Amino acid sequence: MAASQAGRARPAAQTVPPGTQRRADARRNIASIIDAATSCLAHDPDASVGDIARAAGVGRVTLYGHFNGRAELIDAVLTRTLADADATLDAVDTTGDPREALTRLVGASWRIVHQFRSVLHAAQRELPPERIRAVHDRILRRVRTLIERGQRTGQFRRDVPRQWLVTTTFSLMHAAADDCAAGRLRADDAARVIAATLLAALTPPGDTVPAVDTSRS
Amino acid sequence: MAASQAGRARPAAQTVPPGTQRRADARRNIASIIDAATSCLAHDPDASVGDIARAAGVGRVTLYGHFNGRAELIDAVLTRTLADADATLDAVDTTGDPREALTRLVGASWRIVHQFRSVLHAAQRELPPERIRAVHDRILRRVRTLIERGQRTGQFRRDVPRQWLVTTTFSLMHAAADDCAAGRLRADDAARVIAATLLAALTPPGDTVPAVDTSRS
DNA sequence: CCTAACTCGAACACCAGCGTTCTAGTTAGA
DNA sequence: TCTAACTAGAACGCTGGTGTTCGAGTTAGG
Repeated sequence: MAASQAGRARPAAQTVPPGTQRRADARRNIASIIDAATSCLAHDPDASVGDIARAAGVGRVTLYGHFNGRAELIDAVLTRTLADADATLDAVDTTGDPREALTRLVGASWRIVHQFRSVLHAAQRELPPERIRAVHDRILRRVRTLIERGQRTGQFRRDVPRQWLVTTTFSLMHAAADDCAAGRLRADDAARVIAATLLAALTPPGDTVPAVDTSRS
Repeated sequence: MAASQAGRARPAAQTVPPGTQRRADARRNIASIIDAATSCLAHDPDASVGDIARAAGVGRVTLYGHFNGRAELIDAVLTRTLADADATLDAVDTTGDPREALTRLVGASWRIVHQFRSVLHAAQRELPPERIRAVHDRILRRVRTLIERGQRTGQFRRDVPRQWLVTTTFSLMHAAADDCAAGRLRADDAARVIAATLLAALTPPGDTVPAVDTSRS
């Protein structure tokens, strides 16, 4: 046990004196640990803490000085990854025609999903589903909002739960990432294919399935 | 090492004298081990070999007498599960209108996917992807064939790789199973919702999205 | 420049699951 | 009925990862 005490909260890693800044080298190390963890986990979801420390050019002890164990480390990696992703998606224009907006969103998300799929897999082994969900919150909300707007304009179907349409969106992107990793789908084809399928899936019964706009990157 | 010898193949579990039958009690035990493993893994993908043996009402040693370790056991479970599934799907009529046929297929597959999702998860941790793929072969082929037929009749799209349409089918079912397990989708709604989304996703650009036939179970 | 913050590596205890071995007992089935 | 097949269960050693401790060294930064 890290804490031999009974109740209390995290007794853990280097306690940060309230209101104080960490020392510069410490901050630098934390950053390289998260970097290393990200790339290690991307290559092997089972990478051990030792592997990660080594890849970060840091002692294992130092790592434990900053993170209360594997789970907390992975949580940090996942959190940063999704924060970065969210920032990237901020640059995407989600106004205008909902179908085009969704296509743009897929185009931008795709790369990220593809790149970090193994990180997600690692996280799924280590963290509870609610946590994974929580970390995705902002992105989830983004997609939900766009879908909602498309439903209001009548371009997206309303005969199934909205939540399901969100799930469909994520599901297709992750499936594409997996297929891609398995060599069953060409990476440079993925965005187009996902968008085409997704737009069709969202089309209300009775309406016509739109052709894909292949002009955009 | 199970084999202290150098080369040679599996030195492992009770060698079956060629052409001979196992003794009745042995066969019975093997069956209950696989049964127990299936239900244990369905409840917890990380269930240990010890847990499974206990659940099967069998000694751990006996289990090792029949399976060369956890991986082989899980392989057996997965294999049997998919063989059963395949048998069930044999009863489904996949002739006639491809859209209706696919709807029937989804209706029948859905229950299975939902029920055994955790078994799959366990297998994904233990077995290499190619193996998982191989075990799915017959079912995969079944879906592929149906989609191919729908493409020939012009009811399913041809502007994306066929493989991707197969992936889409599986992806949506598994996503529904997960959503269901997380309480985000009602189990009794799932089949309808999957079918509706999938049929739309498969519709060729320019065509009209069909309404779901809610009459069937 | 001096101290507190931080780092290092090796060593250690620990734990859980795996797979094996041994001895003894039970049971199928010719 | 008699033997070979099978089973039980406890004990053991192994492996691999986790988290902690120690003592000594380095470095940031007031």
